Parts: sequence; structure tokens; C-alpha cells
Amino acid sequence: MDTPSIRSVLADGEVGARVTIEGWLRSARHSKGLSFLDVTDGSSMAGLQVVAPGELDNYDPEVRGLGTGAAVRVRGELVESPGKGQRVELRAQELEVVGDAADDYPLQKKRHSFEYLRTIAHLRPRTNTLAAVFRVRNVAARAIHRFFQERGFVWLHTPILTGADAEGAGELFEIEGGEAFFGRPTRLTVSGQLEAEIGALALRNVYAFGPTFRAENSNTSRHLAEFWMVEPEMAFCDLRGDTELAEAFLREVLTAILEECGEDMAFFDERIEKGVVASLEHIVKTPFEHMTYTEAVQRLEQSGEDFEHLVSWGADLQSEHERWLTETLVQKPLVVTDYPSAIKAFYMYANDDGRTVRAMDVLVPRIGEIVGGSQREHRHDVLAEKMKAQGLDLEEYGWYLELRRFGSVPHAGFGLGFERLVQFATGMANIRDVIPFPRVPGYAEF
RNA sequence: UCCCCGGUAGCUCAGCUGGUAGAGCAAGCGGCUGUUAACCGCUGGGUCGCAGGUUCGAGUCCUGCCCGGGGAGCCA
Repeated sequence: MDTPSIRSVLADGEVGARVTIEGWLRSARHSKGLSFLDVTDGSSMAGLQVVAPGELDNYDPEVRGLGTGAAVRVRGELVESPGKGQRVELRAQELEVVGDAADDYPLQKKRHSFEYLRTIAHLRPRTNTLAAVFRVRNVAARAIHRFFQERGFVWLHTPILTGADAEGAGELFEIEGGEAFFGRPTRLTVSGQLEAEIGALALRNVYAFGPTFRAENSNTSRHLAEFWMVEPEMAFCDLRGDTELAEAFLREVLTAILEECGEDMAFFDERIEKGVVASLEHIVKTPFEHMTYTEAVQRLEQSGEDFEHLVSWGADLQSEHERWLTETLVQKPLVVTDYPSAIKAFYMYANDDGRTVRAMDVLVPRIGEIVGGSQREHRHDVLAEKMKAQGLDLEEYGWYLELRRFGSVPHAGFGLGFERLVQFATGMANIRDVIPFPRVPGYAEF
């Protein structure tokens, strides 16, 4: 705990300094009377090379017998490394085996499949890739809070247990015994948006950032039953302000990842997704493309592409359509606005044309939809009519309607899937590998 | 939930038109004072996902189920 991180030793350690480090062996190479140990503590992609000479009291058999996975504490002197691949190395004067690893330690130096690593989720953070993912995830979370805090947004802690049947969108996890305990049916939240609206109409600008749950039986590389969502909500704000915030938000968080995770991003670029760094750098520099849903449909119809699903005004854009728009047509993030009201949620602000709403989706290459947002319907009577038309229980949403009777103002917000953002930034193919403990249909181990 | 592909040693995989199981890595033992996924030698290690069926004989063919992956739908 008091010893310096390997990251700091690699960055600032001076030749001749006496240091003590603690970590786990990523690999061990033994030759006669000399061992090379690649030690990592998760603080950086690169490990520190420890050179253990045969003169150590416990060299034979203890040090010589060390293998991948063992935990060690090493005291020694930093020396210039005569070998290639590292600036300095630690010449051990004392090497304590804190925790040996049994010889059936499942991680090997060679590559494992991500499918296998998921079955050993208690050990996979020790791999280069997952450790890098979790470091990037942390930097992204910090950048998100910083982005909002610097702009005066209040982090509103919206509930995880909820009585609201929010949005009527998505299957909900029912709480067993919820009715007996709370006096009404309760579920795990699918969104903090409605509660965030409460916050925005008092504190002006707020954001929710926490876990969200969907009981959808969706089995894809982009869906989780438990995921983290970022949901800002702004009062006195329209759809334009909402998209401006989303664009600034994505740009700033991706910039932070590029600047603060250089070593990890270089690894992702080389081993996971070639060109991911260049694509992020491009996105950060270039303004996003904007078009209305109606324009998008026109472009798709004129594309000459042979889509599997028919393109027609009024139907939702399919994955293949979204991918063509963002990957082929504009080749950068694309903001699509003003969708048909029939395919969007009841709370979205109705445009004067009577058939579209002020909704926006941000589409990005590889992932598709990463942000979904809208200006909210703040006109009491319009909202009540839409709720009735969609068969919603006005009693149930009494408080939501009431917000429109007491100082209602135009307001807007969006939702962003945190794991999709991490997936996009790292190039990881499966969303299950960007969250420490994935929950998907049929699987909730660890 | 639907479509397609897969499941063989601890891991990654090979195994032809059916003839009774293999490699690399890992592990164990030994060798080598400077390695970088070290290298060299030896050794151990298998209910071929599960259950039926066809056959003289099934890892291989057929049926059902389970699990995993990719795609679709739903969405973030």
C-alpha cells in the first residue's frame, strides 16, 4: 500500500534509487542462477522487469520456482536495463513471495479467447486487455463527472428501485415481494429520466449516472441486462441545446481518454481494433453531421443500396440503415433529428407539423446508436392528450403531469449507454468485455 | 425470440469419404548468467458438451437437449 505504483516507477524512477514494489507475475523466465520476472500491479500496461539473481537467500527453490500469477514484494535497486524493451529494471536484493499461485493458475502468457475469460471473471482483470478496459472505463467515468461538474450540473441520484413503469419501454425486472413491502408493485429502473426531469425543473441542469436494468431477452454484442447510463437533463433548453451538449460531451470524454490513456489506447489500436485511435482523433476534431429523419430517409432511398429492410418514411431506421448513414455516407458521428412521433416515446415534444417530434439520436460508426435524446413535451394539455392516446394511466403519472402545471419550461436531455461509449472508445467487439461483471440473459455469475 | 456457425487435453486448435486421439502453449522434472509470448530435452494429462439412434465399428453420420459465438429484432 505504501509502495509506489509500478506506473510511477516506470515513469519517474531514477537509476540508482532503492525502491520496493508489489505486484503479480505476468511471466517468469528462469535461467541458471538468474530469473527475469515481469511484474505488474495493474497501474499500467507495461510491467516492471525484475531481475532476481541467484545470490538471493530464497532463490532456490522459491524464486526459481515462481510462475505466472504469483504475488511478490521486491526490494532492490533500479538499474539501467541492458536488454531491449525497457528503460529501467529492478535488481532484486530481497524478494518476498507474498502469495504463490497454484500450478493450475488458468491464465497463461499466450492469448485467451474473451469467451473463456468471461468464465473466469474473477481473474480476467489480470489480463492486459481487461485491465486496460477497466482503466479506460475509470478515466471515462471521471471525465463524465468532470464535464458536467465544470458546467454546473448537479449529480442527481435517481432511484434504482422504482414504482414507475417508466416510458413503457423495455421489459422490467419485477421486485419479488415489492408490493408486500412497499405497498405497490416495484421494479428495477430502466431509466432515471423522469426523475431527472424533476431535478432539472428545480436545479436547472442535472445529470444521472448509475446502473440501469432491462429484462429484454436480447442477445447481442451491444446489450446488457444491467448497464450504466448517463442522463443529463436541462431546463430552459430545446433540442438544439440538447444536441450541442451531446456533441460537446462525446468530444470531451473521448479527448480525455486519448490524452489520459495513451498507453492503453496504443494497445487497443495494435491488438484490438486497428485504426481506433485515428478514428477517435478524427471524431474529436470534426463537427458532427446533422440531418433530419426525413432527410435520412431520402438519402437512404437514393443510395442505390440493396437493403434487407425496406426504407420508408414512418418506419424506424434499421441497424443496417444507421450503419450505412454513419459509416458510408458521412463517415463520422451523425445526429438524426425530428423522428416520426409514432415511433418515439410519449414524452417527446410534438413539432408543429403534427407528425414528428423533437427527438435526436447520435449514431457512430461500429456501434450505431450511442445517444438517444429529446426535447420533452412541457405543454400540459398536449402531453395529457398523448398519454391518453397511448393508453397510459394518467393517475400513475400524476406527478409527471403536475410538473407541467407549476412553472413548466421547455427542457431537454439525453441518455447515453456508458458501456457503449467504452466499447466505441476501445474498439472492443463485445459489450460483455467492457463491464467487470456482465449480466445477460441466462448469465449472472460472479 | 428468430437465422447461421461452433463445442476434442488446463488454454488455443487440427483430426479427410466412419476404423478407436494429435500439435503448440500451460503444468511437472532436468538443462542454459541477460531473457522479452525466452530457448532445449523428457514426463504426465482426454466420459471428443449431454442423451438417444444408425453401424461389425462413431470425435466423424442422424435426432433431441444444453452451452458459446456471429447476425437480426428490441434498445442505450
